[in-house]
Amino acid sequence: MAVHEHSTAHMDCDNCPIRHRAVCARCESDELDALNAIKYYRTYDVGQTIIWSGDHMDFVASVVEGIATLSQTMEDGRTQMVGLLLPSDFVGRPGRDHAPYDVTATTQVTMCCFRKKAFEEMMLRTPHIGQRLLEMTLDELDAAREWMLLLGRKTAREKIASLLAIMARRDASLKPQGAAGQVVFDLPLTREAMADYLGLTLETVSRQISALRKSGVIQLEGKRHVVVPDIDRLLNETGDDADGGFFG
Amino acid sequence: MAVHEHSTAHMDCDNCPIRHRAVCARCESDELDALNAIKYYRTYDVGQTIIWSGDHMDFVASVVEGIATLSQTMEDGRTQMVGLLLPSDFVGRPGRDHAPYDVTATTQVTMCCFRKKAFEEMMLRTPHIGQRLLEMTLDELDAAREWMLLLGRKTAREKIASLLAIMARRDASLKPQGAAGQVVFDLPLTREAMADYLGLTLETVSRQISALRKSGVIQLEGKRHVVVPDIDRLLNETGDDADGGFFG
DNA sequence: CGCCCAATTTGATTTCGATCAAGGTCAATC
DNA sequence: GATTGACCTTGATCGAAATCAAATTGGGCG
Repeated sequence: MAVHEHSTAHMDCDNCPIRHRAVCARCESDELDALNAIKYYRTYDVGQTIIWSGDHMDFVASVVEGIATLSQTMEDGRTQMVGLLLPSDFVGRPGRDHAPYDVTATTQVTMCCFRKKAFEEMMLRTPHIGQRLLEMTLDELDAAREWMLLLGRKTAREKIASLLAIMARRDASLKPQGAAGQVVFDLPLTREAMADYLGLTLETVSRQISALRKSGVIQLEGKRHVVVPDIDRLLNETGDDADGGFFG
Repeated sequence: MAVHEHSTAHMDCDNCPIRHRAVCARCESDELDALNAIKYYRTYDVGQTIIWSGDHMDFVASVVEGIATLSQTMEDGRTQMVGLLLPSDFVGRPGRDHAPYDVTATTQVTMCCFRKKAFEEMMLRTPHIGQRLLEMTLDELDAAREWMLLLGRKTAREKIASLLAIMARRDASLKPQGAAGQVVFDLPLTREAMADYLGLTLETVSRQISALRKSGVIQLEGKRHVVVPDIDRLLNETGDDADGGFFG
């Protein structure tokens, strides 16, 4: 029975890293049952704010489907995106009860939520979960630092190319691509959201995308559908080390 | 005897968060002995590179004394600082064996190092350590995100004011200050290092510091010694929310 | 279908910070 | 006490991105 419950539970939350990777993977069904008992799902519409900065947060959550952003806004309205949440990413911090950032749904988003108190108790009993969370947090920190290099030192063109490369990489790992070196994907962000990601204005984003199109590095179909005929040409525009093994 | 050993060990590594906060605080001397058995100290001179990006790393470490920086450099030499390590900060990542960033000593630095393999085994046996590390990593992630807002959206003047406020805050928490609202400290960074922190050139850093001096927000004695006569005036220049409780 | 509105593109101009180029300061060393 | 060299300041100019201001596109809806 334990095995059967296990595989059922597996289906309904495929992307939840807490259960799926740290617990499920080891088939420890007691833990799984405990997690199932304290979790619930919520869905948010495009553009909906999931959490306001400063809000009391009594849950932690994991993105099951869709894309959400973390962002910070200054009094005068300047905003900077500081996190991009993709399926399997985790939000919320055990041991802190007010949200430090706005969390907004960029597409329709489904979250797998755990009541914070119960989750914290769970963590104490189950070292796997804490370890998995540490690993994920360290990955996020590495990503944040890469992002800092982009914000502080890259040109507008390099910023755009880097963002496109990130999107391309993500999608390339999901679906096998056609011709060698070709990658096709849809931008999940508006020009304004891209600007907030990159520390630019939306006009500059638009101009640089046009420039990359004109120089043949990318092709656009509509506003959001991107064809990258030769991924290496795009990578050459990012300013990053040429011989990265991302698409190798 | 256990008590005596405890307090001795306490003395020689006051700032090590792993032992001091996570283990020592609970007076669990078995754990303490185990940590003592796998640790060693190293000292680095001003300007010395502690770790090169890409190096094999067989240790993790904690800063005992001094200031070190994490930074990333692009092929053409553009450099962005991505971390500032102060006493009690941790470097290195369990489960990864190549360093992702350059680590450089900005002042003379003493590190308390633990052999990575032994440290990892220790973590498995001692949940406190992993929990403490998670907490520290989450704090670093928050700091990185604050820093992203600075890099992406603040003006040069706001960037300088923010950096000065960070330094002032750090020093104000160490020593009690004289007149109400007055803070005095020494800059531990060269103009170039400040520029790398802020995503500016050193000339812009110099000009903006001069501008803050001319407008009376700060006073300089020599190049590095800073007097902030009214901390609120400095905070008003940072662009951050006015009513932060840092110095309250 | 045609209207509407948000998203995007494009153009003209300005501005902030980068770049290039001298000087200045100060502590260490001969 | 002159010389050196690292660090810092200041000035002049340039240029990339911001800002201000219209168009244009295209999907959704009455």
